Amino acid sequence: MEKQTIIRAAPGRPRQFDEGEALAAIMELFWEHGYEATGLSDIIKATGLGKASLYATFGNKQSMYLHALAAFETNMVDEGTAMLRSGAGSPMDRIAQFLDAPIAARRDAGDARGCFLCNASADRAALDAQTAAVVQRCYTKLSEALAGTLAQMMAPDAARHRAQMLLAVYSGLRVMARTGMPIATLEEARDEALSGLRAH
Amino acid sequence: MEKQTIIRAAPGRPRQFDEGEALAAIMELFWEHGYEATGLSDIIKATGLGKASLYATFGNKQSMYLHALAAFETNMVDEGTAMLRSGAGSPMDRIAQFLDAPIAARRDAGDARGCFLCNASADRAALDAQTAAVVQRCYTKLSEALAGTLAQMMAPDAARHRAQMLLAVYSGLRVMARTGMPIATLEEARDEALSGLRAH
DNA sequence: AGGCATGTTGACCTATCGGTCTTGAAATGC
DNA sequence: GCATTTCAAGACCGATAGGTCAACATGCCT
Repeated sequence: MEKQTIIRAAPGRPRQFDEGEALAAIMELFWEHGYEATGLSDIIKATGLGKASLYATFGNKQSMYLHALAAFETNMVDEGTAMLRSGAGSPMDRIAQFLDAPIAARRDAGDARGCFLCNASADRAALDAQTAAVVQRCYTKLSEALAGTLAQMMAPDAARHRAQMLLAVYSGLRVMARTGMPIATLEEARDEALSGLRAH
Repeated sequence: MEKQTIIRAAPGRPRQFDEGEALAAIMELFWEHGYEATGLSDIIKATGLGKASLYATFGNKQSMYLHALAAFETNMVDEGTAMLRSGAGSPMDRIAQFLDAPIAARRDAGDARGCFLCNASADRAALDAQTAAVVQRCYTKLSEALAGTLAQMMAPDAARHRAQMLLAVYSGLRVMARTGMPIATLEEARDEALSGLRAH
C-alpha cells in the first residue's frame, strides 16, 4: 500500500509560455504606470499572450496586480533584506547600499520608476485593502532587516526607531526620484541620512 | 482723452457656481483617488456641474488635474512654507510641526490621503512632464523653506543638506501613511528624525 | 425691447475598458 | 485512434471612458 509520487505530465495541452516571464512583464508595466493607467491591452502587447490566457493564468486585472506585487516581494524585497542581513561588508556599508539603491537606479539606468512598493502605496494601497496588506508586510520586512543591521551599531531599541526613520527616507527618495529631481539633490539627502548614522 | 478703468460686469451670462469651490472638490477627488481612478463622472457628481461647464472652465481632464495641483500649491504648499518661515515658536517647533503634519492628518481626521504632491509624484509625475514640473517646483519651495528655518540652528550648507533629508522623511511618511501603517510606527520615524536634529 | 456674448444642459459620439465565450489546436492516457 | 483535458486566439459583450455639439437660458448693453 505504498503511495508513490509519480511524476506525470499534466493532462491536456501544455503551456506555451513561461508564467514567470509573463509575470515579470506585467510587473514592469504596473510598476512604471501604476494600476489604472495600465490597460489589459498593454499587458497583452507586452506579454504577447491572448487575453483569455492571461485570465486563465492570473485571474482578473486586480489579481494580476497582486501577483505582480507578490513577485516584487520575492524578487526585490526579499533580496534587499537578504543583502541587509548578509555579512558582506560593514553594517554601515550595507545601510549605505540600501539607501543608494533609489539613486543608483536613476544614475546608472535612467530608471525613474521609483519603487513598486512605494508607488503601490500612493496608488492603490489607500483604495484596496489587499494591496495595503502586502505593502505593509513588505515595509515591515524591510524595517526589521534594517533594524537587524543597525543593531550591530547601537542598542536594539534605538535601532528599531532608526530603522523606521531610514525606511521613510528610502520611500521619500524613491518617490522623489519619479519627479525627475536632480540626482545631486537626492544624494544630498542620502548622505545626510548616512552621516547622521555615522555620528554614533 | 483720459482712460478710465471702468469696472464693468463681464458680458454674457454670469457663472452660476464658484470656480474656487468647484476646484476644491476636484482637488479632493484627485488627491484621494489619483489621476486615472478619478472619472469625469465622479467630478460631475462631486461638483454638481455639467460636463460641458467643466470643460469650458478648466479644459480637459489633464488640465483639471493641473489646476487642482496648482490649487494645492497655493493652498497647502505656500501655507506650509509660510508656517516654516514665520517667527512663531522656535525653529525646532516649526520643523516638528512640519514633520508631524502627515501623522496629524491621520491621527486627528483619519485622513489617509497622504499628500497630494507625493501622490502626484508616484502617480503622474513620471508620465507627464507638466505634472513633474509643478511637483518639482513645490519640492523646491518646501526644501528652501526648511533650509531657511534650519539655518537658524546650523551653518547654511548643513542646513540645505539637512532640509533635503527632512523632505525625504516627510515624503516617506506621507506615502507610508496611505498604507494604513500604524500611527505609532510613523511617530517613531518622525521622533527619530527630530532627535537627530536636536543633537546639534 | 432687442442684440449679443456667455453659461448651462443633456443628448450624442467614438474608442476603449475589463471581462466572457466559442471555437479549434495540442497534448495526454487508454 | 479516440476520448479527454487543457490551452490559445480572437470575436464578442455591455458599460463606461473622455470629449463634443446644438439648443436653450440668462444676463448686460445700447
